[in-house]
Amino acid sequence: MTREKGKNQLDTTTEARIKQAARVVFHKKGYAATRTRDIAEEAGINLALLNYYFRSKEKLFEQIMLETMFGFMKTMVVIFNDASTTLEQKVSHMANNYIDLILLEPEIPLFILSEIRRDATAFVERMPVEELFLNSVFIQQYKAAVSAGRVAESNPLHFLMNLMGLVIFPFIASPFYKKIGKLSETQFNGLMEERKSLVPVWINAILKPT
Amino acid sequence: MTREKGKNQLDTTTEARIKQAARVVFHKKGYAATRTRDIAEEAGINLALLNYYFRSKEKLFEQIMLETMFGFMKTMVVIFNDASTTLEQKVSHMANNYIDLILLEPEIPLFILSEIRRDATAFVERMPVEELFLNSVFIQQYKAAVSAGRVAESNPLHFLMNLMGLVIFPFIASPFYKKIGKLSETQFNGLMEERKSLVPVWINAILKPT
DNA sequence: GTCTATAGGGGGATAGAC
DNA sequence: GTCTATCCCCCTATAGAC
Repeated sequence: MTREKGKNQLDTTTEARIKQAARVVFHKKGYAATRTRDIAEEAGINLALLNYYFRSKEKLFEQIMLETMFGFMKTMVVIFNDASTTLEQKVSHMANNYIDLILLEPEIPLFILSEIRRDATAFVERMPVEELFLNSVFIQQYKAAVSAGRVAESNPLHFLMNLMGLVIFPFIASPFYKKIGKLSETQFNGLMEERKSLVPVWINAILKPT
Repeated sequence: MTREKGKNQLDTTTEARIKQAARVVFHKKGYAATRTRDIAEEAGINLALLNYYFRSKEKLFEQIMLETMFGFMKTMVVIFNDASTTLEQKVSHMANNYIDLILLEPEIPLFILSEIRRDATAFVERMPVEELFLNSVFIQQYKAAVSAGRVAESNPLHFLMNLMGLVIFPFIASPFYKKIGKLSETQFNGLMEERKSLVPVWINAILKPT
């Protein structure tokens, strides 16, 4: 550790700064379009250091990808396994938390989806499916609601697709909507804020039997 | 034209075969991850021919991208500007046509979205926004329905986000849902078929005032 | 029009000084 | 730990024979 305290280098380690830079660049451009030189520049360090700390672009990427994926899904796992909330509350929490989360880092959903396409098996295999879905409190509540006739019968996967589609898709396709609606970044974000309360209402309407 | 009729080379021109191969490879891997050698191999021709016909990877890509984008949106333009259908019928047509379309070429949505992210301005700028949305029959009908109190007041962009989110998102995130639901390709496609009739019902439920 | 061979450059990775 | 310099492969693009 050569660094003197007086220099006050944002008090993060070099390794952490490289990782953070890699996060930013990978998220924005994806694996294939990212050059290790981009990351080095973003981190304000030399290219050789990247290999010193992380061995290779591939290894660095894998760390970022896994952390991003699990970080993103962790929210879902927590919400879906909270025994103290109802189905309706879970929907509301999902909408609120994910819209906030994506407003902070809008590149994440498309990043994850694109990279899973590139190498589906490698990453999807590591997902905690049981915990996330099959054995979750959410699934129990959903099935109970169907049995009780409180919601229309339909595959819980449809429910999940609907929820995620309503929450995530607008962000993924945002250039399209900004163009079509002649919206600034701020205006677009405003619409997303609105959806925090709208999505739960809509999901509720969908669930009600006709 | 050296080719003899007896050879019967799938009776397509070399240029068309290269283009078709480029479509396949670009759609699957995206611009950055695609090597011109992949395309040449897929087309069953030599790499030099690609440059002979299309000058460069970039130029070839631009053709594919524009054709794919406009091909995909054309369906929407037609449906949204059909004066002989109601709002409800338009939703049903959208769901049916797009689910069929994406079942045939599942890579298209993520391809378009990924490449727009890579170079947003270049492609999004060329979209026929007025025709597609602002001056469309759909918008007129939507506004009329709001005025008449037939649907709950909300930005038509929300409506469009909902519709596209419900239809397109499940395909984009399909590896995720296949894993979570332990679904085969066929089973997943079956779910998508179901959504052809479910999405219109759901959109209708969303539109109804509470 | 189609091929082989190769030029030319970019990008990942490492050697070695400090 | 951090840098500069450099290696070397891979990929795009072109020259030139047929």
